Amino acid sequence: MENQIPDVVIQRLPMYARALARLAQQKVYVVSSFYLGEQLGITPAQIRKDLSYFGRFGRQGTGYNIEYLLGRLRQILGLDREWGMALVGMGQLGHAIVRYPGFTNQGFRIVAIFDHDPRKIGKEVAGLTTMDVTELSSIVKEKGIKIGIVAVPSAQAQGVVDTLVRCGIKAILCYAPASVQVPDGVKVRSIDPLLALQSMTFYLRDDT
Amino acid sequence: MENQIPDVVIQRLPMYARALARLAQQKVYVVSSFYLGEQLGITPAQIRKDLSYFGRFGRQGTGYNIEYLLGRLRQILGLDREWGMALVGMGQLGHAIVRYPGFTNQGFRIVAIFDHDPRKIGKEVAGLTTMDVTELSSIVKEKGIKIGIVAVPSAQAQGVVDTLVRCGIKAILCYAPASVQVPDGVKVRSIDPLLALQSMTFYLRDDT
DNA sequence: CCGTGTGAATGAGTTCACAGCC
DNA sequence: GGCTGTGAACTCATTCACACGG
Repeated sequence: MENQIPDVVIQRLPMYARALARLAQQKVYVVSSFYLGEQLGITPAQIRKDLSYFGRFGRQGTGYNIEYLLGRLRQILGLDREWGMALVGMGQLGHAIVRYPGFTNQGFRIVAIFDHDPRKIGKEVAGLTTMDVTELSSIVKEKGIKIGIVAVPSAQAQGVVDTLVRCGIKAILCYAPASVQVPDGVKVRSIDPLLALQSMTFYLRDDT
Repeated sequence: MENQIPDVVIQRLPMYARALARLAQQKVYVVSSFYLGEQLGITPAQIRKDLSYFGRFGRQGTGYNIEYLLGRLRQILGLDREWGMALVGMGQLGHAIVRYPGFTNQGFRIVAIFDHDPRKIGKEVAGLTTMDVTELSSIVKEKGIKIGIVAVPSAQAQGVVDTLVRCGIKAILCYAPASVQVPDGVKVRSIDPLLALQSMTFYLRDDT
């Protein structure tokens, strides 16, 4: 019964994995927490502490073996398998997301797409046929989908999220500019460029 | 000005503003920290404390006047003006971003687009002509651009960020899946759906 | 010596709880 | 009675600093 690991720590692990993968590609075999921290703008102590939640991966006086640490991180994060995802909302944004090539080669694959607009249902996009959201539940079960992507207008976002949750989805990536509530045990991460901009302007407002 | 306000607080203000705008649209005139918190999944105490960094906006026994509070928040965040933005990187992603309609009606407008590929320079997209990144500095000055958007492959992200910083840009929205370093006084927010997914799978990995 | 792993110390952020006002 | 504003208490996260192993 390991005690709860902070979510901030979990959110940093993929950054470590990414940096390690980049180093591995450059044929670097060993890295210290100092060097890794420099790459990521994170203190070495932070990195060592984070990793210590999961075990001892380093070697004193040397650092971390990149291939080994990367492998362990991928295992910890569950990146050593394929994840099927359901995308809901086939507007402009939905189209851009299905076509986005950045997911697939990383083990994340959109395997079903949904909309509730009859004019969109049946349309083929990127080799997938748009289905009615009413079929979500059965398709999620059939295809073993564990992740949902929400790309509907914000007014419908909460409803779609609720539906996904009812289907047993425990991880949701939300592109709608809306704050959605989920029960305990379900994770939502939001992609919200507008919020990001609106919070940065605070720091600009007194500039020339 | 006042004592340093935590960045987490600043990041929540736009959420408040968004929720308030929605309520205003529904012809609600007053809201309590309790109700607002419920909408956003934030505790009432948090909201009151956050707002207290900036002044006293509420009325005891009543709550907050929505129009007034929204106005003040917009002022505090600098949302009461137009912000011109420069987008660098006119690949797939860059195209999707210029066409994204979610920025413009919120006071954020892409006013110049750049690439360094000669085949792309000169191409018109969404009414703008793609320019060479070498012209970045002069255009930024000429158009009073204060915000940069990075949509280049991750290998080039740091270089582009450095260039933007050299042009005096103090706020950068980065779509590249890379961690970029900036000097003090410059803010970067990253849009990174892959990191979001990779951190959620941690919680899924033991599921059926 | 160099760099990890980790309890202990510090610091940051959140929640409590209540005085004060409507 | 209801709800804000806010110091104080507390919780959570980061950093320190050092023992230990290579």
